[in-house]
Amino acid sequence: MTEIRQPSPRRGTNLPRMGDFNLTVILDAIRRSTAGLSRVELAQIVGLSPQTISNISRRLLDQHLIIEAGKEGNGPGKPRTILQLNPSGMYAVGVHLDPAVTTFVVLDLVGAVVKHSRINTPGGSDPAAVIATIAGEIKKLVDESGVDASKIAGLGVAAPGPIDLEHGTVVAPPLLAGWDRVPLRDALAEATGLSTLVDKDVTSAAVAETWAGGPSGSGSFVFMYMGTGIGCGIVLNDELVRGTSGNAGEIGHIVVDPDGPPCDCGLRGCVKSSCIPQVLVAQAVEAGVLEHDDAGDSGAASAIQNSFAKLFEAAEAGNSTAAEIIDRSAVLVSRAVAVITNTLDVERVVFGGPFWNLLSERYLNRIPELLEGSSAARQIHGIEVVGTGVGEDVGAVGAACLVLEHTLAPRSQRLLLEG
Amino acid sequence: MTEIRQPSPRRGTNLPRMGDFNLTVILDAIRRSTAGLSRVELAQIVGLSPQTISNISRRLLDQHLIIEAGKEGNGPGKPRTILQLNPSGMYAVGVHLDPAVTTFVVLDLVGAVVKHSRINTPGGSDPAAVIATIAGEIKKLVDESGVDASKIAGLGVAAPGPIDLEHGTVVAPPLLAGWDRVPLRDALAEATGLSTLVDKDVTSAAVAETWAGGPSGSGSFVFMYMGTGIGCGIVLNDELVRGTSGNAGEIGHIVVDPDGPPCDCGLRGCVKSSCIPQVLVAQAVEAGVLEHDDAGDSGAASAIQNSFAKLFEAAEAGNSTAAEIIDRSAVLVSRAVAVITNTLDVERVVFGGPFWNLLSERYLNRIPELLEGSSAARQIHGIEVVGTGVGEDVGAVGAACLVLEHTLAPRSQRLLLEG
DNA sequence: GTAGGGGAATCCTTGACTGAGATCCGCCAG
DNA sequence: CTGGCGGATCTCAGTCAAGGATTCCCCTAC
Repeated sequence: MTEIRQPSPRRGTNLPRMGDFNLTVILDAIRRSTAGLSRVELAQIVGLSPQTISNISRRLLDQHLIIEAGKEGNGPGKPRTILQLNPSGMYAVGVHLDPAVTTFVVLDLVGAVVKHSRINTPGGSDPAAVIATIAGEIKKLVDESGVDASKIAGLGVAAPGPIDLEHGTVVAPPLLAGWDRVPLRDALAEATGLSTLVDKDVTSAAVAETWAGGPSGSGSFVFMYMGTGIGCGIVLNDELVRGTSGNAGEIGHIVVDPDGPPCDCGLRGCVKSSCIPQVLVAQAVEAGVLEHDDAGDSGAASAIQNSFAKLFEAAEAGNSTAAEIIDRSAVLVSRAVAVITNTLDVERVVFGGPFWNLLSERYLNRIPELLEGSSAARQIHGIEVVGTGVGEDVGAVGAACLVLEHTLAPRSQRLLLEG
Repeated sequence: MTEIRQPSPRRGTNLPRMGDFNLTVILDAIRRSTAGLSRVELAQIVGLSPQTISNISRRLLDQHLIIEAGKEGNGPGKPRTILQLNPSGMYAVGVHLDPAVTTFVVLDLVGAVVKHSRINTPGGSDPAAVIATIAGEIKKLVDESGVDASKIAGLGVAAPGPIDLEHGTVVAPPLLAGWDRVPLRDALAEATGLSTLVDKDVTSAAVAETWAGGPSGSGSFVFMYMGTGIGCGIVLNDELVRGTSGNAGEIGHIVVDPDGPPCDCGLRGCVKSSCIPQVLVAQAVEAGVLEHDDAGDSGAASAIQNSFAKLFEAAEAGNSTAAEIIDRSAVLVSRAVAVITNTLDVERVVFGGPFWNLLSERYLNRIPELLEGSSAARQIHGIEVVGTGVGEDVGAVGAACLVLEHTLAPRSQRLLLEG
């Protein structure tokens, strides 16, 4: 399709934008430091003058986003006052809308989970009812958490793709019948009264890493989301890559095994058809490692999870066939990762997602070496491979982080004037 | 390899940066308009006040980067004075260092070629001698072009990858013996006295598209460089993606044909082993479409080019086997493109490079449809597929555009304070 | 001549930068 | 134990520079 798209012109910037941006830069520096920073250290790090740091610090203190947390003086002279994030300065609500379970979290400013809950995603094909249920659960969660409602910056929703970022809709997700182009963002915003953001689950996970993942969440990296499917979130130079419509990170049809099983796309050995949990479980059943009990049927998410866990137990117990299936999947996944890292030349790959706990040990043993071997830039720099520190609620945590990121992260977009 | 990389902290911004940035924004808006813009139009487009536009216009006029080009008044009132780029306001020199030929261009501010020349890349394994030859050729070219030396902003060099952007070196290019980690940037800067930038050839081509490619060079797109190999340049939201070390765009080992020939990476049917010109020519020879004359031997670049052209002549003349080989390569290339566009969710794919002239008709007939079918976001937006307007010198033109882009493009990086 | 739009001069606001002063603490001598 | 000294941190005024708002002048069409 060759449609005409009028170029969205570059916008200028002005003083207030600059001030706001510098504020977020300083907040970001404090956030990324483990134990807080003094004003002098901040001046060195962000390159602004000490006075500017002082002024902005005051604004941040007034907004209760940071606090003065003691002093640190080892030498002579006035000790430095340490500035730290005030965890209770702001909160965000996150919802991970998954076909099987819907997870809710309330996050504080440092990215810690204040309260979380989980419900089975209501079935049926009536999105309006589901949205009402979700809104009710959010209200309940916020009430129980005891958080001051005025300090809640907003609501983030992580949904399975594809989505339409501009309109805040989910577009025909495979496992949610009747959800074609439901205006999820606007409906939830109205039902909860919170300003709402919708994004893809894998994108949200990557944002969780930048916000709550520590040092591995900075710079340029790819977040490999190991869930029911495999997707990735992309962060380049500390800024998220969402794509034109918010659908970046669709890697399910990268061919990783020329000898693999046929895929619905017409090729063979795609990621989607050769290394997602459902396929590995099926392989295990066929090889006789797992019973053909509840695993093979409709493929309910929890059943897959159970069978997948059993596969790893078998491998742990010494079943070499099970180990082989898993290790082979590591090889395949590493090939997909290599395609992405070679295309984008990132410095790090972060693994995470609901199934990562099971995979981590074996994958981290094998993938770094495999990746090194197929990296186009291996003569210039290595590629760090790590597992995320954010736990299994990464989808919902990431959803809440969408709000924090949108409100407080130093995005260069923030500098530009709006249309 | 899991190395520790200290996070490069976010920097703040200040007033002078802001002023410079707004200047580049305005210049960019004028550049992207086909027939120039008035101050009032500029104010609407970039969002700044008319007075700021006026002030910045004055600065640009003082620097002779823009000129007032007549008036336009159809209704009542004072007619608008049209501001246009002054082509002779700035120049840049570009060199495309290819294993076979080295191309030189002098570019003016609008991206038009003022003067160009071409030499066979000196053989032998003495980079110093080659660099001296190049520097001499640059000097000659600049002299002959009659351009005021003080108006030359710098020298851009497009080199085959991999490169080390930080050090400005080329790292072991496959076809340039003895060129391991040669400090190309510094050597040429010293030899010519010009401030010098080095980048990958495919990246340069993408920059050429943003600077001289018209409307198809804006927004987010992937530039598919069809040369001796196939690589891509990536532009997201009007900013180039270079990657950590400048090596983004290595897509040679994306598997596009599970039934394809084995590749040195251990898989089968990679881009590199199934759809580059050399492979298509070999297929044609095997199928009896082409003679096994000079094509099959050492694979000299010019020989490949000749044979490749003959293949297209045959197809044009009605040889169905030749047409099949070419059309099949379009299918394979479209698969690689689909992997990239699904990963990055861009709005456009731009094809170009030395072999594009031959490919364009058949590829443009087939690839849009193929891509549409395998696009993950096809329900949200289509993907524009176009050929570049920049001609066969795209490597050298892009190299020169590297300088213009670095000097004049509104990169958000420009706003941030330096370390 | 009048109306209406474009462009420039002037003043204002705001943000960061510069230099001087106040604050705080450890150290050392009496 | 106490008070002065020194060093580093932080803050207070003043300056600079950029964009914003208002006003005025100029130009053209009717």
